[in-house]
Amino acid sequence: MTPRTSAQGRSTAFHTATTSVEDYAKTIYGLAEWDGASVTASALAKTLGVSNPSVTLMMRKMAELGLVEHRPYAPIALTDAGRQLALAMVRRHRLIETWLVRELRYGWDEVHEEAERLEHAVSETFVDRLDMRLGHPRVDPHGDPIPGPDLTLNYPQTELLCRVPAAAEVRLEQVDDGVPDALLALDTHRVPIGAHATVTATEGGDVVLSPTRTVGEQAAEDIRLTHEITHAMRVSLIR
Amino acid sequence: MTPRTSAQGRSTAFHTATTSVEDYAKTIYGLAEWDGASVTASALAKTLGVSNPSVTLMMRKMAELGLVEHRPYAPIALTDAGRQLALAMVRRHRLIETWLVRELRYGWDEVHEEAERLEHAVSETFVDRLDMRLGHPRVDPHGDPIPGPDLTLNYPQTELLCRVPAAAEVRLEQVDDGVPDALLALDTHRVPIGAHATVTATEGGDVVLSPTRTVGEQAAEDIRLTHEITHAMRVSLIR
DNA sequence: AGTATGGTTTAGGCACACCTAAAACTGCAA
DNA sequence: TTGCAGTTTTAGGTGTGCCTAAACCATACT
Repeated sequence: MTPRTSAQGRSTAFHTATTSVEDYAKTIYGLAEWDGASVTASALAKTLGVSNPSVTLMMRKMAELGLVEHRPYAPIALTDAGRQLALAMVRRHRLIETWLVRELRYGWDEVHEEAERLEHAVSETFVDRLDMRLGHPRVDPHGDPIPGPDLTLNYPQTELLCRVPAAAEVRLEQVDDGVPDALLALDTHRVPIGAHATVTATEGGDVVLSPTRTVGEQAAEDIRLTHEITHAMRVSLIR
Repeated sequence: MTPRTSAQGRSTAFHTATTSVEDYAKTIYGLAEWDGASVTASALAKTLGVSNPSVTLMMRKMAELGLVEHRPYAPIALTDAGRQLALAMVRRHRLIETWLVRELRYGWDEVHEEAERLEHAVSETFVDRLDMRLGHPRVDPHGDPIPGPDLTLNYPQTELLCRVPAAAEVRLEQVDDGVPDALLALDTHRVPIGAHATVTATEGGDVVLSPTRTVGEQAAEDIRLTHEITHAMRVSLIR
């Protein structure tokens, strides 16, 4: 493949970003953001589905590009430039997903893969026009906030579902679109973004969610969720 | 870049097609189709903007994949499989352009580059849904016919403008979206696809086009077109 | 027919991104 | 404090696609 600099018209010094570089930046950002943990080389390798040495090599390259901070054997962090690139990719991804669901009638569980490819192919112009056409949405179909044109992102006060204490009452805010099982679980039990529920039990990592019934709806059944799934959801605590 | 097999969900044996292979197939098809000439290695190299040896190597590869017929030192031709791939790419390209113009308010002179990148990133599913949303258009914004889902293509009886005899009366049918000057010329002189005109003079390859004035329109001025531009337009002869 | 001229192919290399296997480092535990 | 386990990095190698320079063939011209 050509030394492909993916989409043209990138705003600043991102001309050098290849598809891979974009993916690495986005993944580092996601790991740090979603989990709040410090990013290790092996976590990155596992998430991206590449070997450990590949990560080392890429980190050297991205450090030279000024996108990551990485001293040997130390954890990995994005620089400001790296974060900008990551946020630009997140913006692309989420706008594309919103569009696929709204206008091409994709299911919310189908959009991830498609967006994953498209986000590397579209231009800055495209993103801006799409944003305009969609009416500057602030949240994508999975409840994830969409960075604005200035790449700022206002996260609501949310918590990973797997970290919520038992007996808490919560509102479902976000689902990680990269975890099909999580989307499927919510879909089959008819639990949409914004649904209220009580966390009734926690044992061995699993969580049981009791949806609070809404006026005019039949009582939904309890849902048992594995750790992998509760790790892919974010909720806000009520009261 | 990964041995990227571009978009998933390709119908038949195209799983092996990389972005480059797709571009080669499309270009070979375009050269053979638009000009009706036999495709030489150097013509291909020039059109694709690569060196001659690169073409040789790629032809070897594509011959092994069963996409082209190519004996050393002989001209290049697509096999049936190769033509299928090319038509699939043409379909993608033209549907995407139609969509960009209709729904994202792109100018018809802006869409080519964007479509060029997107066509390698979208899935079969995406193409089908786009086709449905657009109402199964049969022609793109440049007047080029769009292959149907079965990849058949009905060309109207057209002729390259540069080959039309002087004093002929013609109807503008297609413009090659890859030639910005042609699009610009038509745009500035307000000559849309479907316009009628008389070819009033031909000298040294250049052509002068006298638009036939339509009811209620002011008489348009004559337009002088270089050979490069008349080579990028197709017309049907009236009577 | 013999040679010149051009297009075509081989030869040798580079950049990107990935891999496995082996060496090197960190930090915790005995 | 020393050793070991696990992580991280180096070393060496693959596949794709591109390049320049040099050899090759095929045809057109004298």
